[in-house]
Amino acid sequence: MKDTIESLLSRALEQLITDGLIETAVALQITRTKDAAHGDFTCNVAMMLAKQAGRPPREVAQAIVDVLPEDEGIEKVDIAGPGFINFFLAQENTLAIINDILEQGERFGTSHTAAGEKVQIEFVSANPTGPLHVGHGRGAAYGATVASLMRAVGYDVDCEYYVNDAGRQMNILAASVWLRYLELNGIAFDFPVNAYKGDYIYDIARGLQNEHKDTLVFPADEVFSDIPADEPQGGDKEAHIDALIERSKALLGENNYRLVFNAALQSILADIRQDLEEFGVIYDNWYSEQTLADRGLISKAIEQLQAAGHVVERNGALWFLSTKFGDEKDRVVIRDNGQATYFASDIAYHMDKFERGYQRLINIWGADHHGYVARVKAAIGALGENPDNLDILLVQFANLYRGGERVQMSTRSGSFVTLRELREEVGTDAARFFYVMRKCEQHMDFDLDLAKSQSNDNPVYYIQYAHARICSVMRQLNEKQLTHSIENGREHHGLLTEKHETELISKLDAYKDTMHKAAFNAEPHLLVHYLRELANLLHTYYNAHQFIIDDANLRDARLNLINATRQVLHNGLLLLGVSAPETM
RNA sequence: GCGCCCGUAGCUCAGUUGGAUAGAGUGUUGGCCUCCGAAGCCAAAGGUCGGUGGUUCGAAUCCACUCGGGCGCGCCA
Repeated sequence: MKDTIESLLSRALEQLITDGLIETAVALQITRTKDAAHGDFTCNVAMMLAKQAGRPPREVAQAIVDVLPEDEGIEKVDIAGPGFINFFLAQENTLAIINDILEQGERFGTSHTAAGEKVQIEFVSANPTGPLHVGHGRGAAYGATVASLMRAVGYDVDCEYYVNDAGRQMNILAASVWLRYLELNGIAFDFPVNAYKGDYIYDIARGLQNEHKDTLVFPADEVFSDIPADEPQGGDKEAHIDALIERSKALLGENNYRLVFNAALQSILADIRQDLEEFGVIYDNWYSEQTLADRGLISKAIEQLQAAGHVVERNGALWFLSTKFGDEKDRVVIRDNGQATYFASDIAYHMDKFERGYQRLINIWGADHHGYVARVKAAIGALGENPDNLDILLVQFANLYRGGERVQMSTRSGSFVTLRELREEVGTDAARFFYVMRKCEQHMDFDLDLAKSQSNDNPVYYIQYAHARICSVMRQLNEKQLTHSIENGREHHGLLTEKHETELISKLDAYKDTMHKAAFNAEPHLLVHYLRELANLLHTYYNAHQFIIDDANLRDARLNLINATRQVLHNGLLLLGVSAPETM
C-alpha cells in the first residue's frame, strides 16, 4: 500500500514539475501515522518542497492533492497541520490483513528479504571458569533473540560460543580444583585468595576424588615449599597463584595436570551448555580457542599480516601496526617471552570465521570491551577483509538490585547470582523477556525482587494474558455449543467498524514492518513494545465488546479478528523465546 | 587527560535517517465484574526532554560548548 501511495505521489510531483511549480522532486518519506485521526499513512513532502516552490507548505500540499491520481484503495486524502498529506485507506484494503494472518499462520511476518545471506552471531563466550551469572544472561537473551529475528527475515544464521580454554585463568581454575581436592584428602593449608572459591570447585574436586581416589595427592610441604607468600601473608597474590600453577604442573606431571584441567573445563562447559539450553539458547557451534593454536592458525594469521607488511619487531616483541587501520595505538601480538597475546588468538579466530564462508559477522560483547573494537576491525582490514562486514554490538551490563541495594558481583569470590538461580526463581519466559525489553546500549537496572515477584508488574504476563484470553474465548465458544466459521467471518469483515476494531486491524498491519525493523537493526525491544501495544488494544477491545454474540456474521468476523491477533501475539512471543500459553 | 555509551514524568524506560499536542509501564487518586478470565479496562494528576548557544518552515532528535553518571585506555584475558 505504501508503494501505491509512493507511485501516486511521484506522478503528482512530475505533473507539478511539468506545470513549473517546482523544479525537482525530492525523496518521498511515507510513514505510518501515530494517530488514527491522521489517517493510515502520511507524507511530509509538501513541507520539504515549500522553500523551492516559494509558497507556504499547505498551498503546496493542496497543489499536490489537486493533481493526485485517483486510486480505489484510498478513500480520502487530507491536508493537515503545517502541511502533512494524510491518506485514509479504504476499509476493504485494511481488512485484507486479517485473511493474510489467518492463511499464513506461523509464517506470517517472515520473509526472504535477506536472501539467505550467511551470518554468524557470536555471543556470551564467557570464560569457562564458573557458572554463568545474571550479567551473562542479557547477552544470551539478546543474542538468541537477534538470531531468531534475523532467521525470520531470511538470513542463514549460525550461533557460536567462543570457548576461552587457553589462558591463564584456566590454569588458575585447574589449580583451584586441585587444591580443593587436596583439602578433601585431608591436606590443610590456607586457600589462595586469588583462586576460584565457588562451591562448584568443590563439586569438581569431589568428582576427581571419586574417580581417582588419592592418586593425585601430594603432602602440603611438597606443594607449598618455596612458594612466594600470598597476599594475607604480605606477599603478591598473583605471584603466589602463578607459582602454585607451576608447582601443580611439576608435581602432577603433564598427563595428570591435563586430567585435572580437563575435568574442570568439561564440567563447567557442560554446565554452561545445559544452562543455556534450558534458557532456550541453542548454539550451532562451540569453538575452542585452544584449537586455534593446535591448528597453527595463530602463526598463520601473524605470518599473513607480516607478509602484508603490517607487523614489526620492537623491544623483542612483535607488534601489529593497527594504527594504519584506524586504531589509536599499535598492539602486541607476540610478547617478548615468545607467547602470543589473546589479541593474536582473536585475529586468527576472526580470520577463520571469514574462511568458513560467513558473509557477515556479528559479535555481541559486554560494553566494557568497547576499547577492543577498533583493534579487531583493524586486524580484519589488514587481512584484506571489509571491516564493515563485522558488526560489534555492545551490551551494557545489568546492574542488579536486591532489596533496593546494588548487588556487587565477582566470579572469583563466588558471591554472584547465577543465571540458573534467576531462571529457577523468575522462569525462563520472564527472564528472556526482561532482558530484551531495553535496547542493548541502555544501562539496565535489574530488580531481582521485582523479577522474582511473579506479580503483574512483570510485563510479560500482560502479553501472555492477552493470548490466553483469546484462547479462553474459543474454549467458551465450544462450551456454548457454538462454532466459528472462518469462511463466514471472512465474508463479513466489513462489519468490523468499531473504533476498537479498526485500531486493532491497523496495529496488526504494522507487525511485519516492526518485526523487520527489529531484525535489521538488531533491536528486539521494538518487538517487545509492539507486542505490548497489541496486547493493550486486545484487552481494550475485549472490555468494550462481546465476541460470543447471537449475530453469527458479526461473531465470526470478530472471532477472525481476535484469532488473527492471537496468531501475531504467538508469532512475536516465539521470536522472543517466550511461550504463548493457552491458559495461565 | 583521551575515547566510547548514557542523561526524557516520583521510579523504570520508549521515541533520535529532524515532523503534528513528547509517549508507555509502574507508583498516586477516583471509577468499572447479574457481562467471553479484574494478571484486565476507563479517567485524573505528573515534563525547563541535564544546561547554554547554533543550524531551519520545524529540534528530545543534527552541530558546538558545558554539567552529571557508567565504562575503557597493559608485552592481562
